[in-house]
Amino acid sequence: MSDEPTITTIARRAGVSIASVSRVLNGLPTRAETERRVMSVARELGYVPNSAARSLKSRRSNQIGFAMADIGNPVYLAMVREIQPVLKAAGYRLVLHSTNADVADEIDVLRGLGERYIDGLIMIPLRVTDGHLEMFAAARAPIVVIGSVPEGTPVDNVRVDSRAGVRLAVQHLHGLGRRRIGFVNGPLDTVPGAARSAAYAEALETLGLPYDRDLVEVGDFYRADGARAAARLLERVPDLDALLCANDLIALGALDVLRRAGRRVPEDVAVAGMDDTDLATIAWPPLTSVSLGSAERGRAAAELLLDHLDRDGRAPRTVTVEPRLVTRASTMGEETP
Amino acid sequence: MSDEPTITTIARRAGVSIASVSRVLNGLPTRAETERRVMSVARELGYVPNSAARSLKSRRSNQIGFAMADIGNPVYLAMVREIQPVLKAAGYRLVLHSTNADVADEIDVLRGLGERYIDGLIMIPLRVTDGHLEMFAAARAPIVVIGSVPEGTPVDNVRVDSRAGVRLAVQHLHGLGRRRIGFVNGPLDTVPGAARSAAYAEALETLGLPYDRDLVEVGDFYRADGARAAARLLERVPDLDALLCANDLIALGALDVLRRAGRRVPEDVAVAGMDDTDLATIAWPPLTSVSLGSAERGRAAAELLLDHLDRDGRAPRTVTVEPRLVTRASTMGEETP
DNA sequence: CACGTCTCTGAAAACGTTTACGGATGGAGG
DNA sequence: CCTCCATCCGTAAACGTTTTCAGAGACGTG
Repeated sequence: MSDEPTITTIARRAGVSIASVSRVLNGLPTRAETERRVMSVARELGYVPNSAARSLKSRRSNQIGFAMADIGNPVYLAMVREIQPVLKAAGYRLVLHSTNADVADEIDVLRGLGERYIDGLIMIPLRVTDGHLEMFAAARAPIVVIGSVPEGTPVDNVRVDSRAGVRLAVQHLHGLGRRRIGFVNGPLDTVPGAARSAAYAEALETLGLPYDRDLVEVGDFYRADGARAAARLLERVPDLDALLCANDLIALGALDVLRRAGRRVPEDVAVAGMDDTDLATIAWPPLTSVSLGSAERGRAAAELLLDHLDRDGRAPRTVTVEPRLVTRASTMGEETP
Repeated sequence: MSDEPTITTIARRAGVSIASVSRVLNGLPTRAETERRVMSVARELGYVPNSAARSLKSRRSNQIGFAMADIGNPVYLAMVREIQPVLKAAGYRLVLHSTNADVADEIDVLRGLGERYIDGLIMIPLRVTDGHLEMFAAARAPIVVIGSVPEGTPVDNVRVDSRAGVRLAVQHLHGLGRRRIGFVNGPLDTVPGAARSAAYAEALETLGLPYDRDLVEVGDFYRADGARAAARLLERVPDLDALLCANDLIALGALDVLRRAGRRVPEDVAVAGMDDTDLATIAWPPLTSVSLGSAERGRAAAELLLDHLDRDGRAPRTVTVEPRLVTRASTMGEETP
């Protein structure tokens, strides 16, 4: 009585079988009188179906996992904001996993797919190891990877041509007359770090600029790391006139350092970030940034996943998002009020 | 065979009963030989326990829900960042609910407690209705509410003396010689909106300043609303010399407006926000803000919940966090580099 | 009146675990 | 050699659903 009511309780009180209760609650055709009785008892008892029992039987949890390195990074945040409503509208709950870019942690999440507590997973691995690939291949539930993944990996994939993104930024800086374009990157053993590193070299070459390894610094993808890396770079190459940062957080760190060093942005040093997060419009000066369509990627990932859940065993699909340069005062001084 | 392996599969292959398999997998005492056989088969098959079955039997889901208005707001984000690792360390997963401050949505989440897909819930309701209170009273699982809740509500509670917070800010502005202190608040029918409104009036009175309703504007808790509200205020009261904003997002909007209007911050208008989010250090000028200890509140909420899960039926507890004023350049010009 | 058809319902099995209970085995102690 | 106890294990029930199957009645038709 004081225990949580189950369909058995209801059945007894309504004088019907549990099968009938289940049918009524699931909207299957039932005699009006039976339906009335069941519904009235159910309401009276405040009945709520037990999700574990339901999941066990139906083999669906109505939950979707989202695994990223750190929810504090605004890029991931922008994605969550898009993913959440899409899933919610489709009747799924969102289970969050913050992995600190730890490979073992990510593998754990993938193993979790076997527990069937989620029906599908959206994941943003910073590094894709053999372990990842094995789990992808063995996975029994749909996975969407945001970020690049080797050709032929059996998962849905949402990617962005970050190479093109870097090119846009370098061309823009070059077009402003900058010739000593520094680059503050994230770790080279990460997928985006590696891609951006290659793209930077390539973009310089396309423009006929020499590749000077002194102009490149590597830190982590956070503001404090960006600040430290920018400081090192600035000390080593005092005649720097532009700085491309591998994400907005790094760029914020760089802005701090430049300000403290008394360099004017953009007059002395033009600064561009990547990801075009909300922070870009909050920073001072407002930050030119390469939009990698995070919101778009989040939405696409959610939609891919739902589609895959609808059509079981569908072939993997890839969605590619186009980068776009959003110029602001940190490179185009004239925009400054 | 190609189906997901269960303990039955393992039992058959290892020539033991499912009970033995379960015992081995749960680390209960077993003969070494049995243990060896079971483990080897389990590993070979890549066995992963089914969480629905486990939950059904054990009546625990190992999931915790977190419900807030909008994950995009950095205050909630700061909390998630603290909550997630605490829960993870204790073996719980985090289920995220974004309710858009919609009352029906929040009630739905509370009803969800009955589904038992979460073992407990951390919630930040912007408005606390009778519906909330009913569900709190009826809830079968521990709930922690971050924010104020009427005396005697049977839930754990983490609160902050926002009244004291507002007072700190107003006193600070007054101490800087400001006498026309505007206030941009959020909706008055929300718990924080109402509290801050009362606190503002009270603080003025304490300081012997007159309460001028022209100095108060109400918008929503977002940047754009903050900008609009600040613009209205500025037009109505051109001789404004300070602006207190009910959260950092509003303050960012206000900074935008002031800049566009050519008012210098802090020389012409000193600006203070509340929440002391990361944005405060990114804004220009860096924003003085009242820290309401979001990280601390998040951690406290997670710990309260875990404690309650450990000790079933424990009496509700309340944790109160002290606000703290963090001064930056938006009020203290001299700090500007 | 017998039959078929249709609608509604109940009994029971199944989903994959955990766990109470008791049976079997083996060794120690008398 | 018997008894007793400890140790390990298997049987079976239980958790709360969904769903299959077949039975019961009602009703129309030949």
